[in-house]
Amino acid sequence: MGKGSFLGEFEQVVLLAVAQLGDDGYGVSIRQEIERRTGRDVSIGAVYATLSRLEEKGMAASYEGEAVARRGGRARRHFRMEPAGARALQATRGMIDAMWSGLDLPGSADPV
Amino acid sequence: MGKGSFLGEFEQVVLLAVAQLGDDGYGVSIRQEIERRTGRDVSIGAVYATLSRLEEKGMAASYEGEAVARRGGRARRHFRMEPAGARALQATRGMIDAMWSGLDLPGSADPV
DNA sequence: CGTATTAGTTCTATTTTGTATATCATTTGA
DNA sequence: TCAAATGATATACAAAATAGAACTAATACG
Repeated sequence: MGKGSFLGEFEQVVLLAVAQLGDDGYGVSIRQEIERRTGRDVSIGAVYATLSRLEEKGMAASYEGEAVARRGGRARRHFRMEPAGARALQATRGMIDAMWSGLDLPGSADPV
Repeated sequence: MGKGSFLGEFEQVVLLAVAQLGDDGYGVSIRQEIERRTGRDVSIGAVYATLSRLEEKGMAASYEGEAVARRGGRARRHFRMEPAGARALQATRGMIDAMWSGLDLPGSADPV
């Protein structure tokens, strides 16, 4: 087995944000969700590039939303997670967990 | 805050193997540990390249071991994890956990 | 109207990570 | 002394991550 089914670090983060947002995920809200949860600030370009890659790989799908009646409220490109995405997230998590298993780092609260 | 303190997917895996192996980590054993724990087969070149990058960033350090009396038993280059590496591992894990928090994927056993 | 403003997306360019394979080095067994 | 074995480096390239500018589509407002 090569890498294949696993996700890169940022792919994981973006796809998790998509999953968390359900129907409310689109470029801007996805970026906000990541910043809110992790405190990490991400560029909007990075988010879209990653979303495209996830879509190419069949882990996410996008569909056009409708324009909202607000200044600048153009149609949004919404994203949802596909089954393959959910599988990849779990595979990635399991793989990392296997590497952590039994390790306790000095100063760490909860050894796995 | 940008990415800065977080680790890439494979960097994480390699550094965790280094941590797990303690004094017994060197190129070949690190590769084996990863394969054993994850079932994923990794090329030796990928392992060394990643170890070098981790060392450059101060997350791991290497030192020369002694040659062992066995055919081909040349001196090994051992690796150990540095404090910055431990911090990066925990930061990365915490960040991913924050993204998972509250999510339960269909067919998943244990929602976080 | 028409143009300034805003929300949202796409494009472009570059750096960093991830990866495989081939080559080099060192040691011992025959 | 050279073949075999273990270990490390070198080389080259592909994929992922990232920033920021440019572009698009919508409305507010004079």
